[in-house]
Amino acid sequence: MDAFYVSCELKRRPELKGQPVAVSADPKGGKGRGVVLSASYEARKFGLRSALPVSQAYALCPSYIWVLPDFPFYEENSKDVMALLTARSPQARTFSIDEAAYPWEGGDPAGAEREGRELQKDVRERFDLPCSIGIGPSLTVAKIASDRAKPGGVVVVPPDSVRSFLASLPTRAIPGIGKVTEEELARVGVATIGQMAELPVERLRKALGAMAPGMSDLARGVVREEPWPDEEGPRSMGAMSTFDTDSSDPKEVREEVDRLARALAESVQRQGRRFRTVTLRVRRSDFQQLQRSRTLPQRTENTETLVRGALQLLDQVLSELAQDIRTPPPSLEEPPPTGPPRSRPARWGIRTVGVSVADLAEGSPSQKSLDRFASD
DNA sequence: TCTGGGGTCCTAGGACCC
DNA sequence: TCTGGGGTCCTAGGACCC
Repeated sequence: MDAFYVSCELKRRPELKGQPVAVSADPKGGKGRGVVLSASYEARKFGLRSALPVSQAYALCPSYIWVLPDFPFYEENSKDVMALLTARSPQARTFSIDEAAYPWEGGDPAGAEREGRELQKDVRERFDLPCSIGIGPSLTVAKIASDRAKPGGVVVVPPDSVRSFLASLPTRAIPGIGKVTEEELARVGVATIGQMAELPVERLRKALGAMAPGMSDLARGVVREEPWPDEEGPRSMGAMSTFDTDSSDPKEVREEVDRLARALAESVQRQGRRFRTVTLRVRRSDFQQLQRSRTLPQRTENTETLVRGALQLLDQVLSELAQDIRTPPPSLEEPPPTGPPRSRPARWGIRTVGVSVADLAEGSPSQKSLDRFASD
């Protein structure tokens, strides 16, 4: 989907069409905290894009129209579009809220393009939403093609054109290659996918690790057989939140973790799932992230187990943060303590806390009967 | 210049087992 | 007194995606 969140908003606020609109946090005159989630193509002309801090968005375009996100609404729209795809193929799969695919059985590229245009028109007419379509011999090629098709296009890459289609693109165009890996590749002289195709796999391994063989094949246009993904439930679920101002108050942080853990337990239960691993994440003011996790002997869906687990992990992290205070960096001269310090001013600050659960499985009927058994 | 909230997958080390 | 080679599981961190 193209600029998906913004496109959903424009559906219900058509008067904003053609304007620089972004779904984002409140920029608060340049002092807001948070990022742009989705920017209209008009807003992109000013440099707005997703993940851009709102303070910078405001600096680039003070008059941009911001709309707070409404995820349930985007979820509804996503499901509508998905239903359309499923009607075309039972093998249709979603990969995120704004991406989906179904298998292309190969054959005539011109016919594929016609089918793509038809689908695109269908989505626009029924749901008033723009999308781009990529068609190719593997999911990865199709995804890269759809990126090149944006906005509003259809790009078909026949199997025998994969290598030439990719050759001139930057390595970053491959999903899975981000800023860091792009730099690693640049260090061995690889900037484009064409250059990647020229390098022996063993030299690529240094920059790409386990990804090297797959990426090398892709770059050389070798299409691997890949099993069509199964429909599976999520592997983990979580909830996180960022304080309006960084907190160094253990009580405030504990309350937030407690709240998140309860909300998470509820959504895990709503989905009929059970978990075995609890993870607590803390982002410090300096953006360094700490993560502590614990695996339980058995899966459970119990709220109190999740809450207790998260709070214990938090206590661990808090005491580690306190340790950091007691052993300060080779410091500026510390004023000698005069008398017993009543409350030592905290030197740490917490920006974000998050709780998540993993090792998920469906709550099995047999387990439920065991529970009943146990409570008898 | 300042960086949200939801996820997936990979790496590396250590405990533990045979 | 010094100890191989194989495996699994758990934990922490990090890159990446939308």
